[in-house]
Amino acid sequence: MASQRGEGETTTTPAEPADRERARAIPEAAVARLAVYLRVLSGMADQGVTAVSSEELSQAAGVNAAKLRKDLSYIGSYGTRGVGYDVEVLVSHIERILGLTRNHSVAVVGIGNLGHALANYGGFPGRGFPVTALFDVDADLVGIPVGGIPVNHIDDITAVCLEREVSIGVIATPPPAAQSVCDRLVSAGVQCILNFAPVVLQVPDNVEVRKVDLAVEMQILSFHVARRADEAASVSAGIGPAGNNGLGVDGMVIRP
Amino acid sequence: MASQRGEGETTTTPAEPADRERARAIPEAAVARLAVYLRVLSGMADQGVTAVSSEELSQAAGVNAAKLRKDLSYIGSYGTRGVGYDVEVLVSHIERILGLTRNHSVAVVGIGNLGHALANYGGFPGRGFPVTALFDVDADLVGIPVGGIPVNHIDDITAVCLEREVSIGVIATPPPAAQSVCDRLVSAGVQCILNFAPVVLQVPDNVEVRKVDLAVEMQILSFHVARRADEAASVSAGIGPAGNNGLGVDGMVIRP
DNA sequence: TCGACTTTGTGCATCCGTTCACAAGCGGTA
DNA sequence: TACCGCTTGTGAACGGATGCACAAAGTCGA
Repeated sequence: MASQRGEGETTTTPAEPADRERARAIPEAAVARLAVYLRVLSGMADQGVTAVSSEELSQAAGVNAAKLRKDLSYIGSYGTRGVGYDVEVLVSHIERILGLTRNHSVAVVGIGNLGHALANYGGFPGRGFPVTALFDVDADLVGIPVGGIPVNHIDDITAVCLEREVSIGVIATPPPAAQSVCDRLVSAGVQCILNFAPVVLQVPDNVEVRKVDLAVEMQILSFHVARRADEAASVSAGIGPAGNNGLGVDGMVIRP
Repeated sequence: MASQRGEGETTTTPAEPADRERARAIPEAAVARLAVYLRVLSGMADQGVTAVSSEELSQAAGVNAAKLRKDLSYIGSYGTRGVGYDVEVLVSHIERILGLTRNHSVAVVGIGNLGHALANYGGFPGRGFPVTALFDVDADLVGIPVGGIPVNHIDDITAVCLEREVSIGVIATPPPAAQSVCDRLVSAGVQCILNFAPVVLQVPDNVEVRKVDLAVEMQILSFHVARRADEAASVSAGIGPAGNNGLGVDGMVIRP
């Protein structure tokens, strides 16, 4: 019965007691940005950069400098006034807060086009997320290794997930199967789900779902295309505001 | 030079004049939800449902009923008090606002694992987004059809995008190539970009970028795993609040 | 040792989005 | 026709996130 993860909290890093209340207080939007900062910082570290100011980092991450400092302040005060931040220090603290000091075993369900792509990443981008199990309904796929991992039958989800202590389930199935797969993952003790299926999943309160919805993304872009067209029409009709939208097609203006 | 899309605004639907100001006022979050409502409504229509109340629709979409009504109010008043909404009517109005009454030609750049998956969708989920061009740097791939469309060399982006009036560019390249590809798309007149590369793109003001970042999604989930572990530790130590988090592993509790 | 300069961390005002609560409006019924 | 119950649409309160501006705090050079 090795499913209740993180029971003993010996997580390599000292784990200061204040972290608990801190972690609970960090707004979700800030968490997402912290992940971005982490990537930028890692890149800097790889290039030998050892120190960085909030100004530099914020530009590289594409956010406001004040917002960046506020985000960092959620996890503690690790900067030096008049100097900036030590890249290594910041990286390790963000990793700690994001829970990246331990590995998170990932299961991918649905080995179609997308499932293949995900499995072949072999450990998700930005290590620490080893894919340890693959599932599909198709009996012909079972046993065949994809990205080095053999595909299991979907009926074995519970057993396999418990055995391999899967923390994160990725749903890459067709829409009709998604809710059923989700239910099975939940009953296997998986509390975090990344859902690629265009379906609104119903889950218990203690399960965290994040969805990646290509159709929605495309439609948001479509909305902006339409809005642009409308604005252009308004402007050319002399209705619109004196906006500074230079709609030049040939311009390759890159913002500094 | 047929690049300035939507010049004449004969968009099949009457296109009420008030729409312009409306579209500009709709918050982005609401736009994303409208896309979700649209999908749910389409599903209902397929099942022969003709009318729906805000309560029903909001449950199916997993949002607050009041929020749903406010979202719908952004696009106009198309409900009937005491009755609800006509499914067909709502579908057509949401489609109109989202600009789905016309097709949006899509180009996918980077035909690796993900690019393959995207190309093979053959017209993105939820029609209206035909993939009309594929690009890659690899000369070995050029000419080979993927999902029925031959791959072009990346150097031909500008010409091909202009010719096929691409409105939306999808970047599925490795990180180092992303910015360069983005620049080329922009100079080809593409104003909407969906970016799968874990890179912060720099673009001019008139270009809309949406990013899908798997690493960030995973790390947000990781954060929640860590937070859970901390909370569990606090609770078992008698520190935490009397939260109702029944961490039962066997429970398959589906919220109504 | 002292002062000038740089950059962090944060209180505060502002803005945007969510939620509540209720009046307005519509269909059905007597 | 007049009433009743139901559901929409929205004004207003609320809460959370964003951006500003500045004090606190450190480094560097004289």
